[in-house]
Amino acid sequence: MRPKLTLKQIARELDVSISTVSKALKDSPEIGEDTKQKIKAFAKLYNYKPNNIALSLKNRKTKTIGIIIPEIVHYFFTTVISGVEQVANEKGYNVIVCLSNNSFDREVLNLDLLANGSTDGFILSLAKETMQKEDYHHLTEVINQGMPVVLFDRVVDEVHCDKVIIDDIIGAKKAVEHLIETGCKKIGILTTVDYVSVGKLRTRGYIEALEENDYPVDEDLILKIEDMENSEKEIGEFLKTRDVDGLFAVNEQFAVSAIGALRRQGRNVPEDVSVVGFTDGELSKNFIPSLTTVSQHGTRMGAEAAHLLIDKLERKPDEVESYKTVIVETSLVRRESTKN
Amino acid sequence: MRPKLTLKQIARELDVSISTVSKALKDSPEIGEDTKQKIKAFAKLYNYKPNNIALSLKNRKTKTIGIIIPEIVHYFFTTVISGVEQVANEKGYNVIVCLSNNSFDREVLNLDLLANGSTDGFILSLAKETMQKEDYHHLTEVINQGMPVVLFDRVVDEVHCDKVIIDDIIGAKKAVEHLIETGCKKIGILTTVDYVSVGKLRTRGYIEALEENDYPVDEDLILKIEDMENSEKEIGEFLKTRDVDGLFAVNEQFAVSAIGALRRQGRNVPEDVSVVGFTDGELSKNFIPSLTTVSQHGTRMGAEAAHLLIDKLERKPDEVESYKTVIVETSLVRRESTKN
DNA sequence: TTGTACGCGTTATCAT
DNA sequence: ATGATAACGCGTACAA
Repeated sequence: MRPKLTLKQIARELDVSISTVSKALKDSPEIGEDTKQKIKAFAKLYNYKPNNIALSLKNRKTKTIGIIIPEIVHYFFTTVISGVEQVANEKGYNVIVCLSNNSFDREVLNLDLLANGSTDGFILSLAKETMQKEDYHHLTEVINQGMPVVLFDRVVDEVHCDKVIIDDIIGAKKAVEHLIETGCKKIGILTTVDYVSVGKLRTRGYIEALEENDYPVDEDLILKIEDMENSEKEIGEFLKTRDVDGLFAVNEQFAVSAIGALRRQGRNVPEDVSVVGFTDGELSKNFIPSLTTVSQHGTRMGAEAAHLLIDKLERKPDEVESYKTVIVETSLVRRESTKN
Repeated sequence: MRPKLTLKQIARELDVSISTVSKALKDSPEIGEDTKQKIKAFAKLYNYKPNNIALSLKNRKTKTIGIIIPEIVHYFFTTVISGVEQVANEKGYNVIVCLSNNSFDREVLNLDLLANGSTDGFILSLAKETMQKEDYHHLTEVINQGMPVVLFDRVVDEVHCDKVIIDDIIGAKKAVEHLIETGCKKIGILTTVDYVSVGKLRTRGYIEALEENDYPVDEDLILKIEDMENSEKEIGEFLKTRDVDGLFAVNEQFAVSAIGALRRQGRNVPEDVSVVGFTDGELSKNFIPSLTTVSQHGTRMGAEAAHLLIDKLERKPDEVESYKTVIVETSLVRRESTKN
């Protein structure tokens, strides 16, 4: 076992000073050609690589980006990570991923941890619990210390920073309009409780689309699901007594649960009921029937977030402070779960 | 904007020396009670947190674990990450995730990068390209420098380190035996080309199960898929001319593709053909029919890997070197895609 | 009880 | 052309 090589060791080995080695490796003109060659050869031979930690300490930047997300076993978030990673790598940044598990405490913990020197900035989607508590002091604090933060997907007005969101309302409208265009008359929605901002917005889009098309808004066709664990059962119960011919689900999970329930009740998709989901994941693509969905373009969101963050990081601190909100467009992907 | 607080600033502010502050904050008995209180109060007020980078440099350890995986948009890998993260956090470790995108170069790049001070050790699953090239010098080098590495899932004998794998052969046998028990007579397999070790092993399990039950092994019922992009088409073609009543797919994707193809050909699952998959993901659970699969317990694998790594990290370097291979048991999850 | 000095690995500035 | 020194932020052995 041969431990990592440092400048000091090279210097001792070659009987020169540390700074000579440093300069030689950086091809400084100050150093004589012959010693330069000698040092370079030695370094290459023993595969010298500068220590990132020492560089970070010296430069006061780490060239790494911290991502904190509520959960990782979730298609959408993985696509976002993937997008961030791509851009980050291009620009020479590293990515640290931490999970909040939707817990406020873990979000604070991870943020604090990474904020103490480990990262130059954050890309973050709020934990569910954080949004319930409406406590964002950990974020404002980090921002106050001069670390750039980019919020995505689950964002909140109270935190002043760059944001990347999708046009939830417009996306939802696209979905519902598609149902209307393909002939649905009674359109229901499977959504989440209102404190989940995306649920709320998508519900708003649903209502707006109905209103704009002179469809009545029937509260009885709106199911707000609190408990993800029991969503399947709840959806089954709901559908049993609802005579809908169109259904908009605010996520993939709800959509497939609905299709399963409908089928068990002898109703066919899309013949009897058309279903549109939100989030375009593996499930949507491979389900039978494959799901018509509003695609969120997570990769693009991640890429946007990374760009925003890196822009901030590489801008001089004295430049004017301003926060952008980038809206990534959704698009409707038509598949088999709706007619036509 | 108030920049991060350092010991130096506290010292200056309170007109004491840096080390006094340091000691006071660590509750050292050397420091007088009153100054200690004063310093602590100040630190708490302005929310002092020590800089991790400086600590890493000093202690020559980072308390972070690097995970390098081939892709993140993949249910299995996310469960592994989740498992690693849980254990790591319990033990006070951080997790950095990097992606190789199945590229050898990116794997080497990320490994080198993280190896230079950013992490104390690695948990890694080999990129497909790396296994094709059979070039593992980057790993052996890192190991030689004294950094512990734990390989999981896609492992290889050539690299000497701890490993976490599943009993692919036994898992595959469980799947095939289940098909046999439920009355299947002609059992096919949808697998990958042999250089993907898991594909190879699962194929072996399939063959062993058949042989042990005195079923003939018919090469014509074995489909080795190279190109994941076109797997759907390939599987359709294959099934068109194969009169099987049981099918073992080495992953979720192949399983659902097969079911889709069968259905299009007018064959029902499980009435005409029973299908068993491998890897228990969202798709398996939610598909209709839901998939009988061999569950890989990714979370447990991640947890095991993290334990192995942290054990190595916290052991004294002079202790005997030995490498363990932990085999995480698979289990068959019976659902609707097989009979009974 | 408090402060000084040193080292972690690196680079930049200033001497020689 | 080469080397010594300081600094990044922290902890600690040792000196005062």
